[in-house]
Amino acid sequence: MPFSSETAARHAALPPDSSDSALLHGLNAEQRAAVTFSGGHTLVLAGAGSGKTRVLTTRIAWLLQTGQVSPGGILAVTFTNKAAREMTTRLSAMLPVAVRGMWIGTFHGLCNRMLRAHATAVGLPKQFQVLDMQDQLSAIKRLMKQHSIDTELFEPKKVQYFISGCKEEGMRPENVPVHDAESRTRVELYQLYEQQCQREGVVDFGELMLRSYELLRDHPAIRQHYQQRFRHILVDEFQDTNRLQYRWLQQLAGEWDNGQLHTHSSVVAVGDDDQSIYAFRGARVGNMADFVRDFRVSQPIKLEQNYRSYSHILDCANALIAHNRQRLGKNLRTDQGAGEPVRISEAYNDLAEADWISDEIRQLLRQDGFPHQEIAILYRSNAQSRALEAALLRAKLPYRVYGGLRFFERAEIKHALAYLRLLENPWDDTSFLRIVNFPPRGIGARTLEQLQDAAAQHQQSLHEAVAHVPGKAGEKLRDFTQLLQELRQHNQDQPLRHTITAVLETSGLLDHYRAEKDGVDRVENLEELVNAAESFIIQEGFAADTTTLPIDEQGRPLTQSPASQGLLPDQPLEPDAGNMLQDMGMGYRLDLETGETLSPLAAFLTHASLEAGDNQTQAGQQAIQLMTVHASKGLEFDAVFIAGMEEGLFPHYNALNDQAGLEEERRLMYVAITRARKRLYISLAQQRMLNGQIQGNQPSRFLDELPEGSLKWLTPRQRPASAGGYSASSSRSHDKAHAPWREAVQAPVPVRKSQPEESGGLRVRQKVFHTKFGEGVVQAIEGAGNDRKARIDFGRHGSKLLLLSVAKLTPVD
DNA sequence: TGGAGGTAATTTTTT
DNA sequence: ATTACCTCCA
Repeated sequence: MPFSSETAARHAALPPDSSDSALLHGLNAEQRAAVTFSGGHTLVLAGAGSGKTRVLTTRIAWLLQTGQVSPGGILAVTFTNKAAREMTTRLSAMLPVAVRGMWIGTFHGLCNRMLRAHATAVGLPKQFQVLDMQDQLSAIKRLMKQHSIDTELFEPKKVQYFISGCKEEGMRPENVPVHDAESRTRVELYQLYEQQCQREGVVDFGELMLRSYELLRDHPAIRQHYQQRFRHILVDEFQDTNRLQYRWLQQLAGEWDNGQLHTHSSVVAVGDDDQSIYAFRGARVGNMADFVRDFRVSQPIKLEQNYRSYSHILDCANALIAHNRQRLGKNLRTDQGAGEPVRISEAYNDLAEADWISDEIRQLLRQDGFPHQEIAILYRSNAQSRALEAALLRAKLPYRVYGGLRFFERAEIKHALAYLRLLENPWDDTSFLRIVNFPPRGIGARTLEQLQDAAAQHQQSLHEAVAHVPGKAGEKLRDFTQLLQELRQHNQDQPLRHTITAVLETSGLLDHYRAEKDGVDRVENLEELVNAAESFIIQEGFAADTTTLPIDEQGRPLTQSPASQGLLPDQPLEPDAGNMLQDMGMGYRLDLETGETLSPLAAFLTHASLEAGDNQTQAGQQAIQLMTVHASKGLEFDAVFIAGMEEGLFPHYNALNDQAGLEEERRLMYVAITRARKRLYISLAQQRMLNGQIQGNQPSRFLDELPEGSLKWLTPRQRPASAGGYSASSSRSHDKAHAPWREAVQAPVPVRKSQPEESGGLRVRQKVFHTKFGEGVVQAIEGAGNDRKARIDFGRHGSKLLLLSVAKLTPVD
């Protein structure tokens, strides 16, 4: 009955005259084109600072406002929870009505949601749990141990990487090509791992994606249900999608026949190939070109107007990125003035560099009145933060470093979660092993070996196998399972807050940390866990438990199987508070097929895996922001410092060899530059401490790719490395006398010169030939006299430290 | 069982 | 320089 009004609704609300909507005010022509695009699919090439998020959210609001789609017909995919949250927040600020029924989330979050709804169809238990990377690794280690696989030959980390890689390529074990004994073992491991996960009722991140893809691929009815439901699909950061994610989108977009897409839906992919910096973890920029071809995009929309930076900064970005060959092509422009030129400073070493930065920051704060949190220091690798932090500390400047452990990754939190998981799912052996002896209860390695043997022998989970362990050891194990059993029983249908509190107390976790001398923080974190659970419950609408009836995504009773449902009719949206809260949820509550609701605990545990929490809550607002360039993507600051502009650091050694790697480094630099609104500073050091060794570095080639007219060198400019044979000594001694590093408080650095010219014919980055290892590239030279060594990367043979007085090396070229 | 001491590795990272 | 991880011993 309710389904017939749908067509009427869509015809009634005609795409109106685009000019009269308040939503479109203040948008430029390109943005407007992207927002109001209709008729098929398009790719939006959104340059840095071009208002991408605004376009995405405005488009959704526009589609809804003009009645082209009901909330249930929207699917918006992002990569990070942060981005998804931002989209949701902005959208609800834009729309007078609640955003109920829309699917906005990360790829993995949405896959999770889909798998929950079709748990039976994909062969997963309803309360399946999600492994994060830590869990996955320990599961793999356990598996390898059980099968006595040499962890020297097969490093667990690499096995993990291999398995994740396979899944990202959409390959099950049977699809992975086998060449030799080694690859066969790896595939067998993959297979065993899958069996183990299935047995334990857990899935890893890759599995969420892959299984969700297979669900769509193998179940036409379900696939078509979603195809009909999601009339408008929007994808953020499209340049970061991997192969599997692309195929997942293809399944949702419509039916494919001979490479031809048949669909009524519209896909808008938004991305920037120049900001593709995640190839190393499987991102395929090529998906952009594929999208244009497969989805018949006639004319990608380019957002080239930048609203962020002054033009000197933008000129640098444009000039730099123009050196890349693999580009779709795009040039940012701005209406803002030229601004200050980009300042570049070369220091004697990393400590002097850090001091220079903190001096400049002091000026920015005092003279220019920049707020602390509007100043960022970006670097290529985390190791660089040490010297910077030390300098800021000395200068008494408050700072905040991004990228430490996140809340749900902290050991004490993982321990507490492991208890909770075992309440929900006793077969979860990873969690079992994590806490069986934590806090210590006298269950040692010996006992656990016995237990694991028994489990293997009886084909049982650890908690079942406890029954087979004899003697005192067995009793201790049974005490442990007894403890869990009691917790489980006493907390049946209790509010989550109670359950967690009970677990923390009864398990002895709290007591354990209370007794520890440095346990205060951990106790606080555990208490915070209770709060986190509480706000999750409210957010997801578990608190206002209005219904346990099977309902669909829009809150209506579910009377038909999903397959038979079409797009649901528009429904007046009541903007009451209770619904608003539910609207924000990720739909943890129901199984579409059975109508069963997921327990709040199981939902919370999934949430904990899927969203590891903020990188850091501390430090307040008044702090300088320190982070890697990768972490800075998507952010912007009034003033940005890019530290360590040296060959080998930025671009990084490991990328110097191949063109693709170098281009990714260049894109990384492009991202760094485009973070800055008003001021940009770039610094480099002639020497720096790296891995406990002092290393000499040359200025980065990227410096030569910036336009002179937009730069202001604060220290004498070195002759470009590419011009060959630069005179190190003259400019360096000069530099020494003028650079502001002089007051650096530091032990005099024993300058072991490792200049290219003086290394017995060997230089960093030089190609050499070794009789045994073949061709390699010199990465670093260290030591002196007979002890002189070179670290050389031999590619397939790995990186070796060779004694130059012994090694038979021939320079190549 | 747990602490001490030795060894090897150290780009970037979200879900 | 730092740190994670592992072996060995009390």
